[in-house]
Amino acid sequence: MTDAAAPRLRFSPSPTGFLHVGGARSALYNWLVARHTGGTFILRIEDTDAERNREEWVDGIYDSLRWLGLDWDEQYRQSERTELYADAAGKLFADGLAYYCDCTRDDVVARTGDQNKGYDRFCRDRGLTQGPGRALRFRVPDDGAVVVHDLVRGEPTFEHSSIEDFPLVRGNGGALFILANVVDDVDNRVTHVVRGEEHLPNTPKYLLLWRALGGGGLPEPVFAHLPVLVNEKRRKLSKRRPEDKVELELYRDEGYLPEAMVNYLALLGWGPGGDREFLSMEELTAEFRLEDVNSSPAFFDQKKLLHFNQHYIAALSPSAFVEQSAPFLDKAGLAWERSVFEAIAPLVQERAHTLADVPGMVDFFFVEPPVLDERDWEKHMAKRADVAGPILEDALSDYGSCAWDAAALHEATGAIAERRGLGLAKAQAPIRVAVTGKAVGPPLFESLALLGRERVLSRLVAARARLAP
RNA sequence: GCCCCCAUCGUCCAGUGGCCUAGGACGCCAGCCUUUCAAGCUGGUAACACGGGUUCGAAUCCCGUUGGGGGUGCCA
Repeated sequence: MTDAAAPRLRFSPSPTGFLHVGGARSALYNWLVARHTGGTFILRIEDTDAERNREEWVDGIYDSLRWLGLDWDEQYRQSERTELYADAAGKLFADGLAYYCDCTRDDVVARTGDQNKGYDRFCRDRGLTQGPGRALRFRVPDDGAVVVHDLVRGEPTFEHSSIEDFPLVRGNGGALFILANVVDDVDNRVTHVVRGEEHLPNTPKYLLLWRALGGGGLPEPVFAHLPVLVNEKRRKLSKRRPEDKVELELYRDEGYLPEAMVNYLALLGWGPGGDREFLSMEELTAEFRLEDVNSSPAFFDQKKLLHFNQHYIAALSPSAFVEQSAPFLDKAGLAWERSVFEAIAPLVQERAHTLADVPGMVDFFFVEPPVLDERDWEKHMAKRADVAGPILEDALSDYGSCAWDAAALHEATGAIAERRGLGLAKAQAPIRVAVTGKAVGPPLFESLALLGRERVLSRLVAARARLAP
């Protein structure tokens, strides 16, 4: 199905945590290009650092990717490919392109007197052979420069003299990121390397290594270094700052829709041109181009994400809304009835910004007595007992005899308001607090109608008793 | 310090030499609607970092300055 000329892209997360929103954005862009071009999307788990990887993170990455709707065509795990890296390392050493080194970090710093200076090439010509505690380093050519061909950044150029003899293999024999990454890209015949800008400084090393390895006789991949995602302080989003909220599954658990997340993420560093903002996965796939990606950092704005989410929730079909809300109602511990929720759902759907908002809007249907918000009680009942009391009395008697549907209740309440010289907005407040426990919620009369006369009256009685014991 | 990247409203995106007295969206403010809260509608707020060039003409091209960011691990 995919011919030799078709693009091959990979998303290669390291399972040192759950999927990061920045990682999700990279995955999305890779996927979009692959699907747009009829190419191949590869998922490669880069778990070469055994001490920092955990199996649950790997599963978390699979789950998050599937949640977003990003399916992959091929899958690899670096921990299962260690011979490949060992072979490459052996070849590099045999060819004199790399050398063994037994310097520790402290040794180097002691010699250079500078934490940030990099390796001083001390072992370059010591003729060390492979052995415990000896790392393999790449011998960077003294003269020349590497030019990176980057679809979003042009052609950043790095002088060889500014690149240290970087390590490829640890003293314990394990391959480092750069080695495994390049060996796999060659082996996987990757044509486009699309990743975060933080990898740009690695790219000259990547290219040097790629060429040293012969690149499998294939053309060099073309790069696209995406702008970093930053927080309000313009710092790269970090897993170490909880307020950055970078873990994708946090959003899933808080009731964000994957289509909202995908749409929002796509717009961080790219725009379809013109004034459109809401795009389906199909439209994104058709219109996305790496050449149009911006090069400046993008602020991950949770407020705007929320707006997208509200839009997508409102766009759900009524039944889909019920379906998607169900897990959130369950999680809130509500003994909810489907028929009741279905009846009120449309009025809740247009108010919810996340699915996690839903339980709090409908809990009064399923909890007896309703959970009372003390502040709302204070404000609308206790402090205004002189008006709340009579309204409750009126409601108790009028609701006892009027027809039981939203229109009749509306009318009856309007009559009470008029009788007490109040606007409907003011008059309904005590009734709402008495019946739902809160001052805000879905439209009152529909709610009352659905709740039934008996439960409404008993709640009014309870409120009256609490107001004037 | 060194290497590299970046620079349009507070934020995201549009703009690729004249259509720009710079457009859309989020946010914020105001009004309308309204049974609460939302939603919706209408209007408002607010930007081409600075300085030099190039050009008949620059937000758009070039150089510099300033500012911001990323990297600088035997992490990825």
